[in-house]
Amino acid sequence: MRRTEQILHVASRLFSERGFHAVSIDDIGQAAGISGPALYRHFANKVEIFRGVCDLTLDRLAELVGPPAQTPEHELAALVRGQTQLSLRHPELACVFEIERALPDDLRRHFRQRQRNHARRWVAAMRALAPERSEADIALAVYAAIGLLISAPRMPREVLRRDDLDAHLMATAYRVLELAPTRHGAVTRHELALQ
Amino acid sequence: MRRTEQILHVASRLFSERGFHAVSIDDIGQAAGISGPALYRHFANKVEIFRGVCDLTLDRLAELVGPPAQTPEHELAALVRGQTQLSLRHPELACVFEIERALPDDLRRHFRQRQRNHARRWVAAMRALAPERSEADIALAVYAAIGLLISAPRMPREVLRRDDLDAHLMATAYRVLELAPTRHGAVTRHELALQ
DNA sequence: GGCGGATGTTAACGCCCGTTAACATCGAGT
DNA sequence: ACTCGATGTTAACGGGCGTTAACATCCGCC
Repeated sequence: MRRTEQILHVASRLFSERGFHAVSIDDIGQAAGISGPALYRHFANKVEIFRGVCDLTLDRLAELVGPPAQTPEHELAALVRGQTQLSLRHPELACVFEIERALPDDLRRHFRQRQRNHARRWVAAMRALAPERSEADIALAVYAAIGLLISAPRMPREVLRRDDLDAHLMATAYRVLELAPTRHGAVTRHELALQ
Repeated sequence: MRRTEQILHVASRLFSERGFHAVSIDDIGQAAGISGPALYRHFANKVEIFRGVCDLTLDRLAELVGPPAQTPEHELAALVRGQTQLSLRHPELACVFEIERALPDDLRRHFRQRQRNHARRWVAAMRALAPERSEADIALAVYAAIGLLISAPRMPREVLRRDDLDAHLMATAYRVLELAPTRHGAVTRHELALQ
């Protein structure tokens, strides 16, 4: 069991660095401290390893966001914070969102489906907070905010080296959503000063 | 010559759909109407085809943006518009920005270098428009805006199906930059109404 | 003490793919 | 008409990689 999780973690790092096809079974095995074919004791094949990484990513994201909150303000704040933390604290997982090309169709569908469900949480919160806006507007704003946050790990290193990075990104996401961060969200004093 | 350009176009489509390693030489050849090895009459090897696609993308982007403008307002408006049009009108080219994993180091450096130079145009315009902001703030805002626009081609199709999509995306990019779009930019009346 | 499942190892198979070789065609210029 | 470069074709090579087979080791359990 521990071995299985360890494999997923090293695989996520390798996949995020080089992409799916450029990482070999032997690479993953070596990074996990065993030899290539030993992986087949834990996963049926290479694609299943990638599926494990996808699920790990979305599980971690759900964990960072937490359960549905009491109010739309809290809910949206948790979503923005969780997505930001996934990008900043687990960039190797966040990068999975950009790799899902060139995979078997069923795995693509599985992954996309989970992504859609996650986006629905955003849309529901936004709908409650801005009922006057159209569904199309809200969906575009949500995907734009998520896309922005997911792009963070690929920014040049020097841009990311600052202590208030997470607060800054969260404030930017709120601007994309055309909402001011509320006092319910985990927004810092500095972040509010940016408004 | 025409053949060479045609190869680059079909290759960009295939690469954007499946990623570099999942596209074979024979795939590209077949899509171009010739057989695999015939590609070697036009390119030294597979990586050189990808380099051609990268250059094509950045050339097209530079062409969409146009030459340096007279004022920072015009310059930034051209940059925002060009980046938006690249994503919406040439998504297969825009996707190249997200593929550049798992390539020889020299090609990565070449591509990153050109990207940095492009970002410098944004930073210079921003610096002139908001001299009170720090370099770090400006750089983060620029990469966030570009990241958002580049993420557009990956959004679900139904989100992208709307006639005012480009204006909406441009307005969102301006919000990321913490600037109101000016009358110099190619912003529509509807876009301004969103402010 | 021996049995069996979990978990490794190495060797080998088979396929795919990038690349090269050897050969055809065709059209422009002398 | 002949040449020659440009541009194709098909066949073959060689390496890498996913996967499987065959075999070792260790460890809990009757």
